[in-house]
Amino acid sequence: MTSELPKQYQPSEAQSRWLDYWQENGYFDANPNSEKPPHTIMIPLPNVTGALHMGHALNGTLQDLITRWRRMQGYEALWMPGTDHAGIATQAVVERRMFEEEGLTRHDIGREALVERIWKWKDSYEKRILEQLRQLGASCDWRRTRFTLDETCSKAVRRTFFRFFKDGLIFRGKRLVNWDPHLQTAVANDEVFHEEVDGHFWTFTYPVVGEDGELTGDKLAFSTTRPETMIGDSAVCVHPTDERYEHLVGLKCRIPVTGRDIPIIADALLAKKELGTGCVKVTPAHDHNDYACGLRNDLEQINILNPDATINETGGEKYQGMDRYDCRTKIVEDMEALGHFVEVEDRKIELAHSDRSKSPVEPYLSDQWFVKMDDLEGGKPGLAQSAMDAVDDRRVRFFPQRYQRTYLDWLGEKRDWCISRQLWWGHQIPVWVASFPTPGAASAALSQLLSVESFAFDSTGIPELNEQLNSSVPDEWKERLALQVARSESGDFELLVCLSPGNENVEAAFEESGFFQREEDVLDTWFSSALWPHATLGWPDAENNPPLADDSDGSGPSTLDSQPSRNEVLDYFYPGNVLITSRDIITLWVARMVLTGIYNMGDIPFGHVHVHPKILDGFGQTMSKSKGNGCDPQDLIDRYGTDAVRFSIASFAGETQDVKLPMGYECPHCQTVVPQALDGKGPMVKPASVKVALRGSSEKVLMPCPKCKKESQFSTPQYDLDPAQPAATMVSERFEYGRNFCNKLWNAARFAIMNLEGYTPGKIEESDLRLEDRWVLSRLSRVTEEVTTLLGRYQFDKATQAIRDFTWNEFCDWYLEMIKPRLKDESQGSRDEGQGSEPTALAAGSESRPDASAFGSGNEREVAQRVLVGVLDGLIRLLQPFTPFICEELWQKLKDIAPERGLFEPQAAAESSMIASWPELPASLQDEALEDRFSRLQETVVAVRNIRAVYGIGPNVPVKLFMKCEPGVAEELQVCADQFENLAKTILEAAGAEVDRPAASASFNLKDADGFVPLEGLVDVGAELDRQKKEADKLRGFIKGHSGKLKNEKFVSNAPEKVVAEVRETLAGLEKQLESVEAVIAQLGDG
RNA sequence: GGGCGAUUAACUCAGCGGCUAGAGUGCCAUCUUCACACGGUGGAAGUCGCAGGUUCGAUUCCUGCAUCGCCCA
Repeated sequence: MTSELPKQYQPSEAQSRWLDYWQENGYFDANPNSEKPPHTIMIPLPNVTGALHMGHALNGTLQDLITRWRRMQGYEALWMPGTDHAGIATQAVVERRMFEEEGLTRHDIGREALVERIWKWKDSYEKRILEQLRQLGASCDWRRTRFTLDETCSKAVRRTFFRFFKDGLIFRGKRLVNWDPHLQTAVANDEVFHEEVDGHFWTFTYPVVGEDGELTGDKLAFSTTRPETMIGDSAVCVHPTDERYEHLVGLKCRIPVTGRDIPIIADALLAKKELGTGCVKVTPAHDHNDYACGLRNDLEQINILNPDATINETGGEKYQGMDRYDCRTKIVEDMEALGHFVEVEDRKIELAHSDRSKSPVEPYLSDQWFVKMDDLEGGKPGLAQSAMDAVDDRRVRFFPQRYQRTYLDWLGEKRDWCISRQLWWGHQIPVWVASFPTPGAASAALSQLLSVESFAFDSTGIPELNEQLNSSVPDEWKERLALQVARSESGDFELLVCLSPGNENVEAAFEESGFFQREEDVLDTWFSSALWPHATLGWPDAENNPPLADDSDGSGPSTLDSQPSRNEVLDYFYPGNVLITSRDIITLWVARMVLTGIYNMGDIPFGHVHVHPKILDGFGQTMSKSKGNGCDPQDLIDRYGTDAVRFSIASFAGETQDVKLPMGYECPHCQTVVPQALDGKGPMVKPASVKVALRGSSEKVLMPCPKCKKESQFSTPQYDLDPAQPAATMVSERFEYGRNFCNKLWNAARFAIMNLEGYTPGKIEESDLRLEDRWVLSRLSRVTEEVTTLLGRYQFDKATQAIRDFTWNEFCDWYLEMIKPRLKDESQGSRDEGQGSEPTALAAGSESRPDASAFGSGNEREVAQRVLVGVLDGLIRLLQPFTPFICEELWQKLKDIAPERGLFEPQAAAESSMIASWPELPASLQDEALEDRFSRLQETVVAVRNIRAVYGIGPNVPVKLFMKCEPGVAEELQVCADQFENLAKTILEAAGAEVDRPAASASFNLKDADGFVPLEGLVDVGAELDRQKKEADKLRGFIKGHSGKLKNEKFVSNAPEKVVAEVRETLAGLEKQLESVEAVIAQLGDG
């Protein structure tokens, strides 16, 4: 019998073949469907900054696993794909590359040209990202692919902004940002790096001013690294319990260089008694800690800098226009001249630098837009509270639960959400601003522009004015524009007009007006991704379904109605079921999706949040671009196969530990695996030039192999490989786990298929089942139940292990081995097989066995085939969500030979494993007593094999077995006697209470039986004696432990009865075993 | 500074108030036996981070310490 299947699973063919097949059949597509319940997962949208890395592979695998599982369970399962424009990160990477390659900055080419370049970048990386996901087997509904800047998402962003604005939840305000004076932009926290520089630490004094306004003669000493910020000081702060200064709190002191008086305050969070003089100056507009202190104590915020970091008008004649560092020198000189200088020391200072210009950033107060998170007037819950409530009352549940604390703690601060970014790549804020000397002028201008009668606002008080504004908007404009008025610094009135989407003509009129200017800032990337769960489904359009991608073949219904008048997709798929993500965006993303979902949809976006582990490198560090320690999953897919990568990844995904992945590069010339090294250390030294390349440059770097010295590129997700050069790709031993498993499964199926010739579908009767059949069905039923439960709890590691253990250690190692004789039976047709040319006394012995133990009574092969097909069918379905490609390959092969199958009643197999039903086996198949009995069989076989190994008896030399045991046990052993022969080439010679140890035999003992294997001439008495003595010692050790417990009165009286009883029982068993072993030892001694 | 998590075999990880603390890889021995050497069979390998405490009993719970990681400020 020859097999069509190769000995090893070849992943790459299967992958491309079945991916196309699934896609062509529309198996990934999800549409509103009245027959099925929906199941929705929204992808945590990857950034288009670069290719996907291992973290994405993990995230994607888990989502696909759940999606495929639910689909099989009968849900209309939607996994929504898409990508994020990722504002600052994408713009930065494009700008950087442009500068490195062409020496151009964004100011050289302008807004439009830069945005165009970023779109090109986006197109190329989006393509690569989606392809990576496809390669992973992701069963996303690709027709629905969204991008946060596409039309559908843009409408949702505009609509949400408008609603927030109209509801008074959006406001403009000042905020301290990291200002890059060189590029003149704010930079985000993660775009800032800290570096130690040589600096100075000066100590100065401020004179204290008494209540009468005169100097009291007291002085307050404090230290600073930035003396120029004195110009902007708003207070001097001491600790409230600091006795040295208690009497001064409430008085003022004078800044000698400006002559301005500032209060002396007490603040426990800012001032530290034991640090320096215990006294600090407070500059709210130029230091993050001082800013917070300023808010707590209601201090003035004095901005002293121009955008280019020169001193502004607050510096007065003396300092205005000076560079920040020149001013620093000058202030030191002046303070010294005024007699307020105390000392200076040299010091290393941690200074924040802009990652983009490499120049020091300044904390700088600038205009920003915010969304109000706090509760509303009258104590009505605000946005933050609404999202907290959803978790508090368990409408949204975290798995593992501990992560809900991160979410609740963060939201609990109810800090306003800063949504503006000084960038060009993103959703531009839809607000137009105009300045007017009076509100009346603003009213007139706007009325004229919109050709409406008039807006009746002419009051001067701004808060009242804003309320008045709302009511002054004519009805037909109420859904189209919303207004706010603010006072500019110069005292003018600023009219802020927010337009809802679809008012392009008004926008054009504003542009042409000459006095309205569109706000230049764009929205924080998280603003658009916060809307992802409903925006992607077409919200706010209630009348139409969201558009599908152009390249969709249009086959199959996309809706329930052919011409719906409502957005069925949104109705059907919202709210989603589970969000699967990593813990670092619980606050930035998860919390915000919940609050916008509640705000826009009136309902939570998902009921479950599963937080999975992070992927770390072999040194326990996060994989990151700057470290260059990332790994493109494609390398692993190419080497191990997609299924192996998915299966391994799922096995890593536990609840507590992050995933540490030791990696190496394989030299393409000599196949040496070079372990990935810590930066600059270890065998693979990364030259400095590599770091440059990793920062996003297109430059290719060649590195020599430490062994063969030949050069090659090293693969990373940070740049594209040059196809003309040999490349070292990443390898990791840990994925061999999945590869080996797939190969095992492959070969088990290969074996089955090879033995299915002549298979006929048919009903299986309970009475036809043999011990091993019942056992494997009991186990399969239990494992299926277990896997279902574990997936429901997102315990992927345990689910994977349960399946692997069943497949390998039960199905392959025992079941397949046990049915081999029955499968072979066809050609033999009789029961003599297996004994070959050795019709010895052993064979004679076998004839005395009860008839029930015989192989091949008529339909043995047929039944074995049917059970085998049924179990394999169930196993493939169980594995399909984990390893879809190999499963499909096997499913189709099995379909060729067994198109109808089933565990009891045959049925036609589903067209594809993807759309087969999730296995459900009757719990009645689970038989604990039978499994126990089976364990005894296994233990006996293992014990005999052990004896073979110890005495060097080859696997083909038959041995005899005598079992001393109770009659009931003996009977059960007789029933499976043929399996001792099959699995251990052992003839069960006798079993029963009357059995005595034959001379010169090796022995073993089980809980309820003693076994003897006569080894005429083979047994080395000395060795056997040692072996048994060792066994006896081991038993005595356990007995000592157990009896010790029982002798301890406190244990007997305090421990639960059940535990005490168990110990007693175990002890009795151990003593019996020891007795047997001692008897053997005695005989050996005699013998 | 606050919070969360981790520390168990050479490596990567499970586990648990009481069973002889497990798995995969690696290692040793052996077998190219008709599904699979990406395999079979057998085996060796652990002071459960350190110090206390609670308990009849702690690797498991508590406290402190050390080390590592992550998030937030």
